[in-house]
Amino acid sequence: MVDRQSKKSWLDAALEALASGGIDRVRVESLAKNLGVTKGSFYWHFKDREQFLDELLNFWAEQSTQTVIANPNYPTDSKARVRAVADDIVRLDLGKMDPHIRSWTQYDKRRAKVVAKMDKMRFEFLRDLFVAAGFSTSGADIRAQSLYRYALGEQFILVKESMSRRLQRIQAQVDLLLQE
Amino acid sequence: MVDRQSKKSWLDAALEALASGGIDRVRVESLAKNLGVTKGSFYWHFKDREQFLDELLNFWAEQSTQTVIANPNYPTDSKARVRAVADDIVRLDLGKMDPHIRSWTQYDKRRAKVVAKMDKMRFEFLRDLFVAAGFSTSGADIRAQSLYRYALGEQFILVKESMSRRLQRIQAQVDLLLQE
DNA sequence: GCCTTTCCATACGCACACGTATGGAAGTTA
DNA sequence: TAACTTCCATACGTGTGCGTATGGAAAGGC
Repeated sequence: MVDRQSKKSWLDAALEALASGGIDRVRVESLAKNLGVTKGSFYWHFKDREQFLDELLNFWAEQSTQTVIANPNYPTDSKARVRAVADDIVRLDLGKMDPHIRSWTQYDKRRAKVVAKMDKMRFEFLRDLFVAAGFSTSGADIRAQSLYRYALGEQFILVKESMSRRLQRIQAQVDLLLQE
Repeated sequence: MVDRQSKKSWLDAALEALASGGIDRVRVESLAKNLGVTKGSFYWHFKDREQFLDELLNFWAEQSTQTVIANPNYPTDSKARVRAVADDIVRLDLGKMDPHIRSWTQYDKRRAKVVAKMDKMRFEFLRDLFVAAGFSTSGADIRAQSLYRYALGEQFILVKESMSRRLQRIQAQVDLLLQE
């Protein structure tokens, strides 16, 4: 009980560090300083940094899954639902952690599998939206892949635009995907 | 006759290291080992690692620019040219370095500007293709942004597919963008 | 009130990597 | 050939970050 809480506080701190500067800023002693403890605590809760990073990745995956898919109140109209999801992707900055996660895990086959699983889940979520919108399996597939790549790419573009413009863009993209 | 190193040989080695494992593997002593020299050479050619990394980023930007835009023999038909470029993006793995570059520079405002400039150049290159294909300024704009995000996202997807499938996908995306 | 468990502090050893100081080899110029 | 430049090796100091060993405080069970 107390155990879990403390573990979680380390993982929360790690996610924050990850978001702010990539995996390279996830350092034991640095996190300890932020938490106001020493690394004595860390090595009581975790075996070593490697195992901690494994838990961090799973922690991110779980949180991510909750956030993306478990959103309750989307429109009932299937096409409007696609638009609402696309809107959320940009506005809620879903995937803001993705650049850091991906740059980190890309060189690590074992960890890449976790991310690949996330890709698969998110894709299937999007694909089902398009299926519900009346597209064939292959048509929904293509469109979901396109939208997912668009959303991923959006996070990596370093030419930053206003939120309204970004929303406008992804809606234009959705318009393209929903027509025909 | 000992191998004399040039700035370029260091930068080449650095690019290779960057591609294989991200900026974290671009280490002075590690590169020296690969080159068969000691870091005495490094610190003769470069002031320090920071300045070296600056040069590396510019080096990448120049090479990248050459590769993407200076390709001579694309089809004359404007729509076929869009398809040929899209094909090259996937097949030549243009942007395979991008994940590493972006994960590295995202936390560094000064360096992010270099990447933002690349984004701008590439986008304008794509936009001009769509303009040439007969789209309005805003229509070409939307389509180029979509295609560029798609191409970027493609590099980060960790669910790997066969080359033929990837080519098929981006062509389907181009079909969407070229219609109407 | 004692003892065990839980949790963290302190202190240390170690490895890696940056940067510097200095000497020296190989080639170049005078 | 002597002086000079170019390029690199060697050796060292330093900082940082991982992991471990050990002691101790706090909390709850007996």
